[in-house]
Amino acid sequence: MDLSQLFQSYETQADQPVTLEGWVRNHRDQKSFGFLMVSDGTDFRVVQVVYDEALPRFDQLKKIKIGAAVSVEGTVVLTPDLKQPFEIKATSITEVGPSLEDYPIQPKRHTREFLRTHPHLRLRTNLMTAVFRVRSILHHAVHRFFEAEGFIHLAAPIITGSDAEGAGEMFKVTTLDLESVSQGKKAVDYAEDFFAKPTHLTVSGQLQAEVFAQTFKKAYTFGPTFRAENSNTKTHASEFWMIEPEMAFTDLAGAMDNATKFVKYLIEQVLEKAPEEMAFFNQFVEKGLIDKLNKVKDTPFAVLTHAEAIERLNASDYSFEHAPSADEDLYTEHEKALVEIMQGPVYVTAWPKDIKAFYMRLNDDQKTVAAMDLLVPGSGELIGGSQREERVDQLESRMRDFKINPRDMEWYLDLRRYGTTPHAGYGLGFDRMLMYVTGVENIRDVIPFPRTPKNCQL
RNA sequence: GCCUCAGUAGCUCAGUUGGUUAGAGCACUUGACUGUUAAUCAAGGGGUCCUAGGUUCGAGUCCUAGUUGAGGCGCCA
Repeated sequence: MDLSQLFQSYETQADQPVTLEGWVRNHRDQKSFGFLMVSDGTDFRVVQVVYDEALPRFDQLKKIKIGAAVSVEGTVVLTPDLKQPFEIKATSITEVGPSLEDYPIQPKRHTREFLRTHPHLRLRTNLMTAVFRVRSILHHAVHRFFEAEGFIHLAAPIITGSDAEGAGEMFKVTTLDLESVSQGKKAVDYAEDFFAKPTHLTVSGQLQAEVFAQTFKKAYTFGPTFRAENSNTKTHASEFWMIEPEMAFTDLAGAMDNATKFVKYLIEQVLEKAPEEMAFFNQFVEKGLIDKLNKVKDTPFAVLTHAEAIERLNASDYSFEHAPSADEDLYTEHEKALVEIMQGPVYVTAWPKDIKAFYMRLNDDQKTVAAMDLLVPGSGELIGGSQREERVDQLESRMRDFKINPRDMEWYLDLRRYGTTPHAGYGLGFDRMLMYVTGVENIRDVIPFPRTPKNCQL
């Protein structure tokens, strides 16, 4: 029986026989009896198994090591006066797979840094089981939301031939022999490469999602993206997951409405479907987390234009290393101050055109673009989005400003030539969303096998 | 990529102005204990002090380079 089932039905199972399988998290033995704390992964909670000297091979049972896999037969005993509501009085314990005394995960606090050096074993801790169950719940919730909203899902390609995505440094994809290339015997000839052209790992599925949106009206991608930036921060990874919806016949306000509804739905789902895990985060990771999330779920998000945000910052009591400027991007220190001033998530819209991407729609003032960032406490920029430039002349002009050759993206211009529509979309960092709802402050601890500069374990 | 800090037992860390045989808690092993729950108590085993080079009578400690990790900044999701 799965522990998750048992935790739902233990009251009606009193004194009934059960069989459980799982791994030993902790073991306390005394002279004539002992306690095994067993986790089977189907529930955040562990079950206490009691055994005594009446069992066969009692002396062997006392030597079971932490980490061992066991199969337990016993009866359910209700224990309303103890820390746990019930326990298992064992009638038989089989050590399916023994452990060893040098098992690295001890029943004590470990640092996150140490756990990262054991990516294959760190899951067997309370924190990691909680994080990755919530990650899975959140993943399913993403698809449920967009299906209910009438979106079609597309898997954007992971290998891309577009060299104008402009979202950061890219990993090269090649079958060329790097050893001989590095010896400099000849110039690299991409005609000889696998795709007969330079190719890279994707940095965004947005452009492909736009293609789908111009047929299906509402489309989204949800998949891995790759950035070869040498970023060393707790909110950046080289491989991460992103959700990118695109909506035809929709303006920036429509995209923001969708994004707000999406974020609130994800919060609601996590609180509903992972109460044990969320209580754990609330107690041990971020005090007040659940109150914070409930408040975010129930109150509208603030909206400021970039110019208004700069004014607010300059009028505040904060002192900044870089003075906020109407022509410049917000620095991290500005973002942090802004979410404190507004006491929650805040959209910043109408960004200066020169600091944003070429495809963002130029506003009537000719100075700003219809872009939006959603800033949240702790995870920084959770969402970045915009209304896309749908006017072909404007788009070509913007491409030239950004030194992009329009001939390289004829297909993108075609979407404007043949039945263009006002359309908008955004990208939400899935891993950052997970950080936000769990309170875990480092992205390396919410990705199963994180990839960061100089780190690609397992 | 830039700046700062750190690397000592399996883990978390202490180690004074450079000075004898490098310590503690937890973990582990053995023993005690009839209800523990990060159990407790007693004893025991366990060290390439990140690597290489240098200064010195003497280096865990000082210097140089490298390496790994963390934090901050930049880039962004």
